[in-house]
Amino acid sequence: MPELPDVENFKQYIDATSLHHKISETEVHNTKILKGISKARLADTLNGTSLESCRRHGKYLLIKTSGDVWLVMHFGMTGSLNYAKQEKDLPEHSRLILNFENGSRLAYISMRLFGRIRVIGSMNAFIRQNKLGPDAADISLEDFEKTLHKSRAAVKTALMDQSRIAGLGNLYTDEILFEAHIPPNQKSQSLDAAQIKILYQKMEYVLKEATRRHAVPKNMPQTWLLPHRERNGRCPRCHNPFKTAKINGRTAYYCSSCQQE
DNA sequence: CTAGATGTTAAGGT
DNA sequence: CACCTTAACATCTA
Repeated sequence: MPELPDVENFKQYIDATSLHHKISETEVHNTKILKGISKARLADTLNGTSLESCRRHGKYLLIKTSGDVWLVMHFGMTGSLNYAKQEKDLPEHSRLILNFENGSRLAYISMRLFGRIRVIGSMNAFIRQNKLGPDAADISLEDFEKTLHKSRAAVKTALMDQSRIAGLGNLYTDEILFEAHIPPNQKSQSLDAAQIKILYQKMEYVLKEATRRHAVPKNMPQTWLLPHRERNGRCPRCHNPFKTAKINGRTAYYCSSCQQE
């Protein structure tokens, strides 16, 4: 799941459910998800504090605690959150559970254990240290153009490079390029100003609409690529079968007739 | 049964 | 240095 629209939904979910409850107990069911902190230290850090506010940068969720540190979550390829008021059954693969004093709890779920949780002191330092570029939902057209023209790689590769632009992954770059009628393997540098502008506008549109639709690919408009992004899927515009290509180590889906240089 | 899956990181090569 | 490919991670599903 977790590209920018998914993580933005997680942010809204935390805001709606989990702020300002005192944490009574922190459970870690698999320490593989912890980065740079032990189970015991994490519990020490969180117990007795509460989550106060929540921000997102790229695919990272950063939650400020009353203990004046940030709890940082990354969701890997399969990750989500689940909040429940009562003693409900924990979802499969719950790896971190924050139990709140009021009886509710927040579970961090990571099936494949690719997600990571850490504690940091400063959000800006974290972004710097991890070399994250500006957030895709926040970058200016000028910076967008600059960063794409600096890259000699394919435009899909440049868009997915978290140090250039943070938040786009394999699925949404496919969608954005489809909407912009640009083939994924076109060189980023070769895009002219008009194409860059269209790409930028499509990026804004796709991210906003996908977030609004809760980041479920199958629930995106039927005119989009995503609901048809599967083997034997066909372009909703021209009905040609989608092509695939390995770009940046990932499978790109695109329409060779609608997306041409 | 096998291959591939929304992500990141490391290693090695051009 | 910029970029590419491959592999690894752990688990599930088509």
